[in-house]
Amino acid sequence: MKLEDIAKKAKVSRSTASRVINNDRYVSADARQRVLKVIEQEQFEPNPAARTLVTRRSNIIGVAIPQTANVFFGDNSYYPMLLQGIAEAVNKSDHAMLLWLAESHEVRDVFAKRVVRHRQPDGLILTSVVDRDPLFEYMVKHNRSFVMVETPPAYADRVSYVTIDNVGAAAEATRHLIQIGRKRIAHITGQLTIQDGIDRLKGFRQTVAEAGLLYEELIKPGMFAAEFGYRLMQELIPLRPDAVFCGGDTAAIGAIRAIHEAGLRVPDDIAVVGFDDLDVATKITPALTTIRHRVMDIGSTAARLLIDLLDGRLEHPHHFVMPTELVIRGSTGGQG
Amino acid sequence: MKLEDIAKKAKVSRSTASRVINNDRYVSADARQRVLKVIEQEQFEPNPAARTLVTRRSNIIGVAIPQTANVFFGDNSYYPMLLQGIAEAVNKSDHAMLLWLAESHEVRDVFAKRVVRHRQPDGLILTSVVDRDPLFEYMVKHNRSFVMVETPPAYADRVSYVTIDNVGAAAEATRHLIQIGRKRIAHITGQLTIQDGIDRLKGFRQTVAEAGLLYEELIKPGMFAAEFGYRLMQELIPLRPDAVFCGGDTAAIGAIRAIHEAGLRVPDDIAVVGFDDLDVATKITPALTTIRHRVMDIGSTAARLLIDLLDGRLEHPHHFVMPTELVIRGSTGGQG
DNA sequence: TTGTACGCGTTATCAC
DNA sequence: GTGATAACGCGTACAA
Repeated sequence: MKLEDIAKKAKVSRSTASRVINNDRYVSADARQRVLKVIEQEQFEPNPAARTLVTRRSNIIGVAIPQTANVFFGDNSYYPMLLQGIAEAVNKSDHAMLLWLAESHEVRDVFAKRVVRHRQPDGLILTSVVDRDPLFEYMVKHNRSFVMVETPPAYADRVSYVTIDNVGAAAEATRHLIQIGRKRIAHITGQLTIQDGIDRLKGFRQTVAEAGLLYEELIKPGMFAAEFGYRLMQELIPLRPDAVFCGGDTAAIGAIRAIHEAGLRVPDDIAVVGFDDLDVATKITPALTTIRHRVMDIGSTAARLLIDLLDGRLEHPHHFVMPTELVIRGSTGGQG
Repeated sequence: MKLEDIAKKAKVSRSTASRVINNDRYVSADARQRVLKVIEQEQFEPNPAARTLVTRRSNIIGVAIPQTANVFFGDNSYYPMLLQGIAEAVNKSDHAMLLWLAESHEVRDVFAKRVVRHRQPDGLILTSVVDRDPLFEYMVKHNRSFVMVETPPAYADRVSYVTIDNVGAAAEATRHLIQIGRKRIAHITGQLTIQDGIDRLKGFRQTVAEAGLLYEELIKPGMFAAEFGYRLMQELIPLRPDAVFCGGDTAAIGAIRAIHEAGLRVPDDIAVVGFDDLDVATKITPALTTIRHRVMDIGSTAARLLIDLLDGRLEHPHHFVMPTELVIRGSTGGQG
């Protein structure tokens, strides 16, 4: 069944049938009626390839996730939530989502090449972009449409992105630790090749510095994974911190395990704050004080942004800063 | 840059250029050389839409995940692992993956319609198919290419799928509980609208029946989610079971929580066995005895199967049964 | 308001 | 081996 057949059955030309489908104004009510009826009874859907060929739009947006080990699966629900958010926006605007996942330990170059080569999607949502990321560099250089879900590591002024105020949120978390009277506050950072990690460190450092509590030896460069939290906390314990702010919840979980194994108590001996408010934050004992941000909203905002950009409804570059919120729980002496 | 331009630069006709790209035998070494060189220096990629239009193949496979709440994200890494497996197979055969996620509480009908309407993918991978699933019914009825990652709820003889031996694995888990001397073995089932849940119940029931230990009141219909494990275990405790086999690890986690809250010990008072060997299985205390199956392998096998089916390399219908393994841990008195 | 005719970038089918 | 040329199914400028 093709458009031609629909037109024939509705006794109009193919052009008119096409106009009906594309909501063109210049169609008589009568003709429109007839065409719609035939479309309905034939369950007709236009061939997307033919359509793409002429309109140069596939209505597909791509999502690239370049690092999956320990992040995509494992104890971290960040990407699933992000995808869920993207899916909602994508559905709403009648698009589809093409998903690119890096293989377990694929080098970024190979992954980038694969994503770039396929030219199906109209635009891309980029996640976990690192400094000198080949995929990112390529997209910028070739002027291809994309948005990011974090602050970009470079070219921030000519890239569109959705992010949260990492510096501010980290500062808020740190202030909270200061307010409950902690004096030796450690920081296990997130990945410092990703802007999120860098900004959180910045917010932390500023805040402790202002309070006269900056101790460089209490800052440990880590990653968004439980093992790092665990191992780095073990290194920190001999330095006698009374609080630790972790760049991510999973790292915080690892840190708490290390603290408990050392025979210390949370929060009495060491208070712990995480970041992200993942599901696990409430599943451990004590429940984790953390920074909440709605990952799903970030995803749907990013998708909407990309589509608006593609449709010319929004100017490029465009930035969104999504709100965060400090959630106080047992790990810093709150309830739960 | 289109094929025409490449041909011109290489001083051949468009046909010959096309032949080179599609590895046609009838091209002189000389011509091939020239074309390849131009393609290389121009970084040329054929327009996928044009190609799809004529070949009727998009080299895209779709993945439909109709239930996301409490499953896609949350404490369950099943889908992410599945996607990762699919991605690997899809990459290897130079395809792409289109992901369809249901909205939070979207009814199956709406979701099915959305997935079916878009005709981009050549075939679909269906997950979490329930009895009378509209998407499933549609695919079967309209003879569209798809494979499932569980045993289908119907038409098993004319549907291609990848699954595990749920009956056998559940029997093995149950036998293990019997072997360690348990007499009152309960079962919190998985979702009984999904074949996996039904088959696991079947394996359980057969095994306890053979041992003369079947007590219907100890069988609780549940779902693959922690809340269900928790609540149903609370109902079970007054019935004094000395073991419980849960249809999924997350339910088992909930069950353990209920047991602990009742002041009982695992495994001393009640031994617990899960199913799936999710990440969380080793993250709780005591670590969970469970049935392991490589979800990633299921994903990649399913994708490979679908592509082989589409390419005519395999006959439809085709079934794969992937291996499982009982992993004994602390929750039934093993190590850890 | 409607229809004709052309073009989108490929692959497939022919002759040569 | 190679090169015209006809599809593939649709959108749209232009003419009517």
